[in-house]
Amino acid sequence: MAKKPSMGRQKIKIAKIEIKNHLQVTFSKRRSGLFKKASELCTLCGVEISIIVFSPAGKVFSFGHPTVDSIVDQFLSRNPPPNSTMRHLIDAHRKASVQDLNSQLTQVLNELEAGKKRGETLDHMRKLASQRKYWWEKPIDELGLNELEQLMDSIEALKKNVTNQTDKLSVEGNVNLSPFFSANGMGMVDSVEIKLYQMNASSTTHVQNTGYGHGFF
Amino acid sequence: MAKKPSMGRQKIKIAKIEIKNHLQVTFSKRRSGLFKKASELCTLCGVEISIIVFSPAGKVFSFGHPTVDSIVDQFLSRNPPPNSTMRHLIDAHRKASVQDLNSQLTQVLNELEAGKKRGETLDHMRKLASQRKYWWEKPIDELGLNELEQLMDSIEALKKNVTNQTDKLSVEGNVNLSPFFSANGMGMVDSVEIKLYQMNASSTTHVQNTGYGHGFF
DNA sequence: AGCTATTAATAATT
DNA sequence: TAATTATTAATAGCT
Repeated sequence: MAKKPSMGRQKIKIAKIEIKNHLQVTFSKRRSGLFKKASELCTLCGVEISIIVFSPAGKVFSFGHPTVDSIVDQFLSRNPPPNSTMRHLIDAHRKASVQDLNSQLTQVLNELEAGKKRGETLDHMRKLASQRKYWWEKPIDELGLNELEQLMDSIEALKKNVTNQTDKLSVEGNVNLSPFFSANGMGMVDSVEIKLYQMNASSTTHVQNTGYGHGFF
Repeated sequence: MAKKPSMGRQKIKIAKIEIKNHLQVTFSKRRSGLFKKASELCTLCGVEISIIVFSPAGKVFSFGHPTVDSIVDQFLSRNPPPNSTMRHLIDAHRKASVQDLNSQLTQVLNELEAGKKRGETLDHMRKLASQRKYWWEKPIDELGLNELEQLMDSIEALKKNVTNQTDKLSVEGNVNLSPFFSANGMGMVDSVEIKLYQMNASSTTHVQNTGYGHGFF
């Protein structure tokens, strides 16, 4: 009998794959292909790479050499999200939109956290704080980590005080300068599976699959 | 005359390329190849991807769909970096009720307004301001008008600065604020070239090259 | 930056 | 999912 030869690879259009099953397979194959390319680029050129992939269902796959976190940290410190965080903060200020500001502040806090992780200690911050003058008079693009943390701290402290003393204050009228407090909360943490991606020697490259079970999405 | 036929692609070992010039070319080619693969994966499977590449000299190349920042944000919120202090602040911030806080702050600000009308001068406030340390740590019922005015002034000043910066931004087109959070304090920002990577339709995918001049590194 | 000869990736199929 | 294979896509070596 004549074997039915595979018709081999076929040219495809680069457009959203609709057949679900097909999509799954393609995603899996191409994702690993992408990670492989990345790892090759790492070893060939000695560069540091981080890849984060979110599947439609929100599962996370990541590749990092030496580590996703280290590279993200560098990126954040080097590229203070001008387009998203800062830009939106500014726009929000202009529009005086409380909701926008709140969500942006949340992002700022996230960035702050990343910055702290880089090694700033609270004590050190306090020292610097005691020396400050009118740092808020500086152009915003000269504000550094410490200044921002001071601002956040002062706001947080005030917030707590305000919260504790609500009853004692009398209510009247409304002013439009209360944008620095928010109320969106979410973000559960999933389980994390860590596998070492195949690379030469013993360099430290991480491939993470943050998801559950076996589904691709 | 017989043309000299290219010897075509040759198999290479995946190991650090030593010839500098060669390395440069390979890096450039493979980097764009990697980004292309990523963009294809985006459209084919409808996933979100972020790639950050640091060259040995520290130059940054990034790919993001829809945006590096958005994906990094998601990643950070999913993989919370370990820092208790900051974490608590953030949690508190997230749990807070907007309406509660807003009304509370409004109250405080109303008191402020009333106090101002009663005749406190800005100059006097400034004097006190130069002496203050951690006044925000005091219970709120111990906060005087001066302290409250200081807070409001600082917020107003920040607001103005932000607003002023906005104009510059819209003029310059390519936004690139200097480090919002800089680890080493230095770190003026380089020029940023933002190009839309070739993708179907008008989806928002960004390829950034944060570097200077033409050097690949 | 362009050009091929090859290698590497992968779409269809088992 | 894991192979196999026929093709397409990427790219190493040169100009």
